[in-house]
Amino acid sequence: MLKDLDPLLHSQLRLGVMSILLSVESAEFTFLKEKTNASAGNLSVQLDKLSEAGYISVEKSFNGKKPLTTCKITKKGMKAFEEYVNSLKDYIKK
Amino acid sequence: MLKDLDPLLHSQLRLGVMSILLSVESAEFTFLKEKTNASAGNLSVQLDKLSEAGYISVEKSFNGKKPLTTCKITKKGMKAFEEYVNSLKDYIKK
DNA sequence: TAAACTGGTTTACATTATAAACCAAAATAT
DNA sequence: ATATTTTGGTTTATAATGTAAACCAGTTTA
Repeated sequence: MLKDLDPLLHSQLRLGVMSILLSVESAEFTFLKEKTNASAGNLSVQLDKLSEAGYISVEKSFNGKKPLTTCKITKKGMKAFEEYVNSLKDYIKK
Repeated sequence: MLKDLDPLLHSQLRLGVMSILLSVESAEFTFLKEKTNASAGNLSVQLDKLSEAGYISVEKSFNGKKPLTTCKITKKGMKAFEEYVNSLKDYIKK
């Protein structure tokens, strides 16, 4: 029987963000925006959701005088991602 | 840059249906319902969408006197599935 | 000092998913 | 015979989700 796919990760933008965060130490809002090609509004909303789920941590600081939002994946996020990929494999293996 | 994921396939239920249809000659509505654990209503709607996209063909006939809905994946559906999997790999590879 | 840009957030709307209600015919129970 | 339930779905209403547009505070540029 096919396993359920974590609905928080089964979203193109959120999955993209998680995928990027897995490959870097941390990423700034603008970097994620550029890489994912998302609008700022959409990215902001989806980062909140990932953050509330505890899949990423979001730190707000300042770069000189400009606001700076920095994101990192958490242990919980990594685990959820791995589980998602595992479940997904049942769907996409030929 | 991450590729877009075909929104028609990026849905748990529709992806599940396609996955199943890839592994069988054809499948009846009730079989798909059982395998995917979906409600009949939801399955009906999603089969329509896949059918309208030309990803599956749906044939309505009778099994004796009972209605019988039989689904098959199409060439177009197979190709779309392959492309989806390819795009997805960029997201889920470590 | 006004205009435009940066780095976002909030809010309203469109799309999507899902469940509940429904339907026709058939099988079963009364 | 005739209710009652079951089968095999479809239609419709609502809930959840995604996304874009509007907005905001502060900064730089003209």
